[in-house]
Amino acid sequence: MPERAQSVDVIHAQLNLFARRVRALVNRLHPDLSFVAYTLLAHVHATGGCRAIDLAGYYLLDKSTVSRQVTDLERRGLLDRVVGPGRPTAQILRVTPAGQKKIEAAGRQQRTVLEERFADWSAADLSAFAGYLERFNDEG
Amino acid sequence: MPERAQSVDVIHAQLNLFARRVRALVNRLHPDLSFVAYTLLAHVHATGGCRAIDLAGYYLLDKSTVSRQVTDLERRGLLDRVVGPGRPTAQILRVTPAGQKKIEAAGRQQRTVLEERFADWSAADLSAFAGYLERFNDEG
DNA sequence: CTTGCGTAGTTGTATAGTACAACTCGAAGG
DNA sequence: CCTTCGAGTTGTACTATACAACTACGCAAG
Repeated sequence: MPERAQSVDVIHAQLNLFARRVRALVNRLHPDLSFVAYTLLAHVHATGGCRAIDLAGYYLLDKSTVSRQVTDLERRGLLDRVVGPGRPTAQILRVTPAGQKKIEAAGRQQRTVLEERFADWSAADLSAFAGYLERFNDEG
Repeated sequence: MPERAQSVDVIHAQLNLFARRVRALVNRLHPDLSFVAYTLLAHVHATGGCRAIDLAGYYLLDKSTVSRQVTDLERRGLLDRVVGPGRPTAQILRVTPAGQKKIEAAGRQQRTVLEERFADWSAADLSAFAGYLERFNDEG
């Protein structure tokens, strides 16, 4: 088996484990804001406001799933909707101040866990790993 | 913000996206063998036989969850159980020939998708990325 | 205008994955 | 013997999710 194929194989195996563990880990970390809810909220935050359908596209989710998640986040006061200027049928989602606090707290917590985990990695390795992850995701 | 913290930040953001997408991708890939079922089966295969509780530990799942998944895999003929010699209360799980076929087919399919995705990566980058993933997972 | 299409979103319904707690079953040791 | 322990199963409930059917609104073609 050529070298490339071997690497792909390892990546394949590790991805499965990885995806499972990250999800489980994050859900344990802050039970009041689920993995999914957090990621959606964080994306709205990162984009500075987007539509529900953008979230669906980004995370490969059905729009109904996003609709329910957003409804829940709004009900909890972490998100609000404004009618987009010019595009009346499109609601622009925005993170509320309460939502920002929540994101920051959850993010801090998660980063703390990650920092521990990476304690013995060199700065160069860390930055390389981050680069590879970005590259992989961007190409998707 | 120091360089390390920045990298951790990027990794943190990418991990969320990554975990979500991989799961969605894999589930679409072979609807007859779910992401979870596949990973459990693959682990039993990789270890050459293990107990249900080992799976739970490895994937951070509750034993009840594993119990149901295993029951389902057994019902479908992909897995069987043998009573462990000496430890009567422990069932050793083993992949059946049919299960092996399934794993291989699903694995082939997933690798094909991954190979496409990595088409423009150099062998060195691929191998480095694989190494980082392994390292990250091993430390968990 | 008005009809019909397209986009964004919601709701009905069904299913998988998961956790937690209560239980069973058999071993091993005092 | 009785207790405790480890592995597993079952009851129950909840979350995330998909798919399909529906609503609401604007826009363009007639």
